[in-house]
Amino acid sequence: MKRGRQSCDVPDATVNRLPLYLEKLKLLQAIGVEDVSSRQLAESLDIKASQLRHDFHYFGGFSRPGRPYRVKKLVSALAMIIGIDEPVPTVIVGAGHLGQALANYQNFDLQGFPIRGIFDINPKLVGLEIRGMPIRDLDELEAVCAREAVKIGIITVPATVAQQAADRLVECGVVGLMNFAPTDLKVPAGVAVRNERLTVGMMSLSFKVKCILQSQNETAAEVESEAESEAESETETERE
Amino acid sequence: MKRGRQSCDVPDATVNRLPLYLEKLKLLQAIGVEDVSSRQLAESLDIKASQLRHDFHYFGGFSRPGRPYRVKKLVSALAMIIGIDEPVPTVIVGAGHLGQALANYQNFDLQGFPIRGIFDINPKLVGLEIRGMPIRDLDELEAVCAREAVKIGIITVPATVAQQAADRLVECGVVGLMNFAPTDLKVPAGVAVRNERLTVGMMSLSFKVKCILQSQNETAAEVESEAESEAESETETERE
DNA sequence: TTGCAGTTGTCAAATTCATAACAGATTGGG
DNA sequence: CCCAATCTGTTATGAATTTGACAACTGCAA
Repeated sequence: MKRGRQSCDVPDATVNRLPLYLEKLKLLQAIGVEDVSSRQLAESLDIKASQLRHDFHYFGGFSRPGRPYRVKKLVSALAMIIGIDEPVPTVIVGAGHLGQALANYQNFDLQGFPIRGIFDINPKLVGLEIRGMPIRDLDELEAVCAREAVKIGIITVPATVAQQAADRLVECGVVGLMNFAPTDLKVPAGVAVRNERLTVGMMSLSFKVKCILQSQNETAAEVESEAESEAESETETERE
Repeated sequence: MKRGRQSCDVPDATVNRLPLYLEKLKLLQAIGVEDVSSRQLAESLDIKASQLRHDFHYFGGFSRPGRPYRVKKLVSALAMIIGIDEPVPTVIVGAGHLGQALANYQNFDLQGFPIRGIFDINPKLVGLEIRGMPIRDLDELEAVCAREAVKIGIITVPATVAQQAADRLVECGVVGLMNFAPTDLKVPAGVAVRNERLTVGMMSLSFKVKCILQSQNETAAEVESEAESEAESETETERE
């Protein structure tokens, strides 16, 4: 009987939607909207209102029943649930093209993930500055992680050394790994990994693309060969 | 009665696993493995063998029953299903840090998505070369898409102009969009969109991180306060 | 030849997730 | 004051996905 770990035994599907809610709500907040109903919010995200309420129900008490949500309250509640009510110190291991691009991506900072360091072993890269932050030698990883209480590590090294990077980060006390290397990482219990495999996303997309092209060809052929027969008009739509 | 679109009415959950299968199989192929059983393959991907077989069952006929899969056959079958048995011409719109990083990412080429062009409107960027390929002015988009029969567009422009970029790509006949901008795109039916929102991934990860830290604190406190009472030993593991 | 160990394809059960339905709460207007 | 309209929290239903189970098949060894 798994003891109720408060607000942590929540389906992955729900967890993956929380950031979308927060993102949209911040947008509303920015343009001065104060109240929002589940229907409005859901519609703008292209999901059902019941699903949104169901998701929120895991955490409970975002609004007095009968009244719409207060954007401000909801934003701070979600931020707390997600764990970014205070900044989550983060480092990037691997200062190749992708690592540098991510270091430049100021949204990380804005969304609560300040980059406290970017590391590489390549002497040609070490010392270069990115947005005022120097690329450091990997040897300094431990010191920086300790000093800055780093919680999340972003791995942008080649696949061959990704596991080493992961091990080292774990050793430093990092408990979350965002892995861009095309390898599966082995980590001890108590460390969360999320793989962000770019080519995997491309392939899933490609499958949809192939299906669309096929059905286009099919209907095109049909129209050409037997220009009337059945009123085949339903254009099938494929969407993520 | 939706007509059997051959191998295209497959659950999203399955579609998202196909690339993982292919990736792992290519790896096996590279190290000379010829046969692989569903159990071996599933284990290495940390899923159940029955699920893998179930997934393959949508397409059928990958192996003579009773015999394990032939890696080579499976690789080419999956490549065809995913639609990368021949290269899928791709362009990148937006040559900022991320766009450049992606243009440099040679895995795209290797996995069947050759980059046929990278575009921007910033005159300071236009003309620069990335891996021997010049950054082009956005005005050339239409010409390149037509000439190269581009199928997929990768959007790495700021959120404010992402919709414009999408519209223009769709106009060019692109049927798949990989969107890195933090905005939802509106596209006509017959175009597939996949959003790759980096901060969203970070936030999902952060949720897990927060849960881990909480439970660590909890158990630490328990151990400290009532050093024996119940043998609370099950360390809950959180994984993607 | 026969039995055995290992394998897939297939179907059914179990679990998880998404949607709908509705009771109870709140406000504003007549 | 009371009713209608709007809204959330919560529970129930339905759909999708995962997992388990097993028959049929293969190659190998005795």
